[in-house]
Amino acid sequence: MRSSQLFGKTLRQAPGDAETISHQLLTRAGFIQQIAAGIFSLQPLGNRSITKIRNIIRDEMDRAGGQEINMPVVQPRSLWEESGRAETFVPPLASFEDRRERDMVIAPTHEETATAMARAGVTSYRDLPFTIYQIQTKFRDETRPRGGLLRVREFEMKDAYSFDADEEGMDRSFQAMVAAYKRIFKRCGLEVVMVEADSGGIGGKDSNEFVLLTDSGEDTILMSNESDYAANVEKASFIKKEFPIGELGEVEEFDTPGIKTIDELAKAEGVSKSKTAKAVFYSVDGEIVVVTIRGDYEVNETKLRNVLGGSEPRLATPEEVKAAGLVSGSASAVGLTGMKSVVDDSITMGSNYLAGANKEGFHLRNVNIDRDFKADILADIAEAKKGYLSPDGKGKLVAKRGIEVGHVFKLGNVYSSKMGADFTDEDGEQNEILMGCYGIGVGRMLAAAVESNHDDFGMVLPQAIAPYDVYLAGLGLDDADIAGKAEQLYNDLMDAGYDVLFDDRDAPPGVKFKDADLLGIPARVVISSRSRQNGGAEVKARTSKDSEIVEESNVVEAVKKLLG
RNA sequence: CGGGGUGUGGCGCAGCGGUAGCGCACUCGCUUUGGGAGCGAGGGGUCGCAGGUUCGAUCCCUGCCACCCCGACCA
Repeated sequence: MRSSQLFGKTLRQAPGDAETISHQLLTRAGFIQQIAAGIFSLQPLGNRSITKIRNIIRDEMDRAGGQEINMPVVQPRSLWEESGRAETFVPPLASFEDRRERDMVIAPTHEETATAMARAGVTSYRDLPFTIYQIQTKFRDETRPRGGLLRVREFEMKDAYSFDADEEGMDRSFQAMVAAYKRIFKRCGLEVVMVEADSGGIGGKDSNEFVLLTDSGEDTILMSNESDYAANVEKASFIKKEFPIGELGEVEEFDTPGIKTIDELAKAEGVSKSKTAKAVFYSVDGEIVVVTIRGDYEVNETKLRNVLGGSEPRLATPEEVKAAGLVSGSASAVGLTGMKSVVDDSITMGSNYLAGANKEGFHLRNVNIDRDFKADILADIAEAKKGYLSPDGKGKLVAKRGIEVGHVFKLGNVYSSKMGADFTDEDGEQNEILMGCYGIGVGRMLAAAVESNHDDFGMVLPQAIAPYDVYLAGLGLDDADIAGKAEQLYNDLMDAGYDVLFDDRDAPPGVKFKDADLLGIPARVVISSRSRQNGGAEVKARTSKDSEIVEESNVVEAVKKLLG
């Protein structure tokens, strides 16, 4: 491609509303153009990068035995009523009425459609297993798109769905996808780690996220410093401190004027926060739930949601707390009736806690679970933090930031049971198909790649996803001699199989160098009268400061050495 | 959805009760050619939209819309 013919101009300054570095650079470099909040067009350069990513994904999906299909973006709402997600997926699900007044949705993901496909196409265990995938547009009406391509409303996703007859098969299909994902990210030149994750609105038991670690990421990842344990903070567990359980003391009330917080209470009594039982009140489906956790830990609301069966907990407002007859600052589960009690298992790892007396200005000593208050649900609902012990017993947790670029789920029968996707097994019995689903955000991958690969001058793209391999800058092309040599190099490099962007514009050298850097093309070749005086052309990697002079006939060889 | 901010040529910004300006970009000419060139001459904007106040509104008032950021939520 010749720069003189390339559509899209580079910008010296990024639009004022682009704050994220990838948003700024992708816009300045002419990769993307914003149309509305969270809605973007890809210009030629951006589209080339995306195409390269897409091709790598497709290649690896096929290699892992996936079969490419295509499912509709617009679907009847009834399909979503079958799965129950018409109600639960509400905020991101965009819908409209067609001219016959039928309710339609714009697909934010395709579990329902994929299940419908399997339901129609599978009758026997002989039809299983198989994995289908597509690379296609999704629309999610996010309440808050942000960061350029990082969180958008319309986006391209590779989504795959596996169908198996039994657990072992499902695990095998899952592992095949995990392996494919690892190859995909590696081939794209991205350092992506797999972490345990919460499955959120998709459902199912196990799920893993693929996260590109970068400080600008919006997810927090906790990793062991001694093992390969890694999990999203939403999911991460840890080994809680245990204290010997002595003889249970008598509950006694004592005066605590003005004490409202666990910190104040522990300080006033001269004990560690782990000797206190903290009560937190949540509003869940209109009911107040009391959550008790040891004072040295915090509640993880995602874990809480999961133990509550998926209902969304929200911290109760002061008014709700008051209306329930609770005394904030001196509250506990002791003596409370008529409300659900959730207790973190840390409470069982100690005894004789200080807790609220449910009376203004008073607390209790020697409060113990079971004897003094009950737990309707006893589970791990504590938030892991850096410095805590890794759950595998090896090392401590460290915190990192990352961008989720892929997510894999073991769905099991979540969709097949609701939607009646069955098959007949060897014994003639009807069974539900076991599913997995696997997503990669294609555009987000590009944005994430830029977030983690840039410098003060622009993007530094891995070759696999750069729009071009080589930036060929001809300087002083009004000299027919130079122009001829530049054309020659252009052709030689293309003949060698490289994607070449030939900067043939009538522009000063500085402009060409700046653009080469901004675009992040991995190799740069310069041909000019000066380079020729020095013995040929200059070859330079985007990542290096220095260039190398090579004879014109050796340029392809030198580029090969640089890029492979 | 709560809080905050911003809307003025393609991009970045200034301006201000009297119908708009700067830098970059763009067009033409000449000169230039190793890190976003110089000089000269040009083109391009119903100042987000709608009402209101005023002799007169880009500017003041009201409403709306859009976009960005923080939070809530979310692959």
